[in-house]
Amino acid sequence: MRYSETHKAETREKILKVASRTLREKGPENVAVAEIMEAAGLTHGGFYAHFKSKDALLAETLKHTFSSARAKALKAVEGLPPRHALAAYVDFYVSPRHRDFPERGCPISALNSDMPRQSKKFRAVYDEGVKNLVRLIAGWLEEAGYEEPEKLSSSLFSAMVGAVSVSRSVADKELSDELLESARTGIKARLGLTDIALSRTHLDG
Amino acid sequence: MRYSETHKAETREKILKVASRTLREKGPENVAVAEIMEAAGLTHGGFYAHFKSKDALLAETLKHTFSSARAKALKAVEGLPPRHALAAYVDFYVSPRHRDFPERGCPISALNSDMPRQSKKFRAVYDEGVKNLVRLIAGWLEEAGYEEPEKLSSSLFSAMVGAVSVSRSVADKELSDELLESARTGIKARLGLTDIALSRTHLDG
DNA sequence: TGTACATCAGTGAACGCGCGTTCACTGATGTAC
DNA sequence: TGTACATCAGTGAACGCGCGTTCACTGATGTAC
Repeated sequence: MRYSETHKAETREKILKVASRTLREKGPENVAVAEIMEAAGLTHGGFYAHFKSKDALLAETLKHTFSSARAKALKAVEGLPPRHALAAYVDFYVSPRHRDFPERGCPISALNSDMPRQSKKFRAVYDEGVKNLVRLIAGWLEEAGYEEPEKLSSSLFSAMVGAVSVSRSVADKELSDELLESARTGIKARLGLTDIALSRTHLDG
Repeated sequence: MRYSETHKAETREKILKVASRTLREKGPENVAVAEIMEAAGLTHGGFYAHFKSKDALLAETLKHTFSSARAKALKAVEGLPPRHALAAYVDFYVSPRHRDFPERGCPISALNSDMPRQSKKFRAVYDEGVKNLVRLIAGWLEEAGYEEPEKLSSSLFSAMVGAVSVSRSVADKELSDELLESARTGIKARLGLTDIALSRTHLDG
């Protein structure tokens, strides 16, 4: 069967999209080629027409995931002045919604403890993503007039990732809520953003 | 071959000790029964005389790991007054040493993003460990006179775990150092502990 | 306009490998007589 | 004091299963003539 000119590219996109969810939900080691292909509506043998190995897929998938996560982050703070952007981003990131849907969330929170065991290529993509996110937050901090924005950004960023990862890691719902909420409040307090209320749009929708 | 009365218990301890390192280094899914048994100086078939399944081993191992991690934490702050204990603990936890030797460190930092995929039993042991650690830190905070020690403890704790996990997750040494150091400084600043210097004993030895 | 052939995304059987688990067996030592 | 037997931690071959990867094949469509 011959397909349209864009067909192969579309299939590739479909595979990446499916893999992106699975990657965040199950971790790199539990992304199974056959499962991804089935979810994309194909059989496993066809995989190697699109990617030269599972490792190549993982690296491509992570790139794809970082770029869509970045787009989501930018959308969450769109049009807001710096201090409000920061508050909105903290509320967006350290939220029950983000905790409860790892497959749609930040790959850093989803994969951090898997990373030391991954391939060089995969880790390089991840590092790039971390750097970009730290820079993005540092930019907002700088605009908002905080001192040492790069350092502050690193510190905030790891606290936010910790909040989401740890609250996901516990099975007890109450404990999880408490960890998440205390962290969110703590981070905002540290930035002096307690006056900026939680915008409901970031918790629902 | 018949062995001494304590022999079986000793073998069990040996298996747990070996598994504890591997668990933190490679994650629960990469603990291989045969590999653990070989590292303990035995063949894989004998495993089921000690544990009824791999899952049972993992749960026992995690218990074992939490109790030795707790002992290490207590030792790190032994004899120190509350504020100094807090400072020492942050320096102990958020340190290059802890980052560089996950197999000897806190299981929470080593396993957090693996947890959502684990068995109920394993997760219950983990939850217990998290609760105990949050309580331990809350106790120190309370003694040191901080307000809302439980909430503050949750918040600090997830920031510390985030600092270690994220700094381990990146491959770039410079980025990792910056993330770790900023987080450590940030956490101590938040507690007003900047006056308490880094005690060198916790970084070497 | 019609026919033979090339193309190539996708198919599905098969491979080798690692893993958790089972099980018949071993063999040194304690115990019953 | 000596002998037959029971015990049981540990051995190692074998199992079924899931996985990444390979490969001969399919078949609809474009192209050459």
